[in-house]
Amino acid sequence: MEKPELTIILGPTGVGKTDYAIDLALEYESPVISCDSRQIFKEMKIGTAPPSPQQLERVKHYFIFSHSVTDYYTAGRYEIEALELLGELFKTHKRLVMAGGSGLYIDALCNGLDDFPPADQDLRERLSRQAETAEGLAELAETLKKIDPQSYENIDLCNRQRVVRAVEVTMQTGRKFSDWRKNQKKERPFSIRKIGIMRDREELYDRINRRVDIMMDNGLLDEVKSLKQFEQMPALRTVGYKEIFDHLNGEISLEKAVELIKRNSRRYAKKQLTYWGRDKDIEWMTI
RNA sequence: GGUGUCAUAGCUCAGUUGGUAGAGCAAAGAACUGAAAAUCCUUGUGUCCCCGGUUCGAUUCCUGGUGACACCA
Repeated sequence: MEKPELTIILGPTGVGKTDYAIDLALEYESPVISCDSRQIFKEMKIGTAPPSPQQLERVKHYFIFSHSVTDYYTAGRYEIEALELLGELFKTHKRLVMAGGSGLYIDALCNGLDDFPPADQDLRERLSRQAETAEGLAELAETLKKIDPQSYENIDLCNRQRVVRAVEVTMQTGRKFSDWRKNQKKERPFSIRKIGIMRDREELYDRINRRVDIMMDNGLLDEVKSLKQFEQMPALRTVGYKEIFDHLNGEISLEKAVELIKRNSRRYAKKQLTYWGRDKDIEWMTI
């Protein structure tokens, strides 16, 4: 029997994935399964540029506003939940449409992550605090050299999160981080087609800049104010939110915050393109 | 109309006692396995306004243009 097919619409922020995916979903008689690490949060409705109420009306969406910023959401959890959902949906659909801009989440779904146990939050917090200073980070790197020399060789030792992660997993499980890393592509019970949407860089940046102004008109400032209590949650470390928190904390003017949101959104788009540059399975199309 | 000041990177500006130039911001490129809109690394992109002159050599000094700004009419 022929495998069912998953079509993934990906591309940089602001390129127009949402509209494209909805049109394709209508054609395929499929819902849209989102693959976006921020639009998943129900408390964030403006700054993450999620589908509009009208768009959500047209096609059933999954993983939009489905979780809370108080959850500790991760790519690993997404892999499990999305696979389970796809299993259910493929019972009644031959083709499904997925859309999103989170490269790691897409990779987790397509290829799978290795089977690390869930992170020990207390340990992570302790190690992260140590890594905040340059000396602390250097110490942590030395620790890594002792307990997992191979990771010490391979990991970017300037990157706090990577060093913390390798030490954390090794200490927590008593097994080296490098041993956990199998880099094995997991088999999926469906075939995958990745379509990348692209625009001329200048046009893309222009769309992003204008979209930020629209977000401000739609009340982004008030939305961020209402989420002040969650400022420290990973979910709120997001372009469009962190800059306004800086403003609310008296560090920068509102005007400056808006300018930084535009710049950081542009940089995010560029980073997404770099991330996908090495994925040879993507069929690119310019609109 | 007259006088003066200025003209250098995409932007704001430094600088070269004459040997073709550098900061900030913007930007470009790279990495990426449970924080990924996160985290991290690298990189200066240039008819020095234009035509002449002096000079071995002019972005720099000098004539003359052009443009901007200021003041005086």
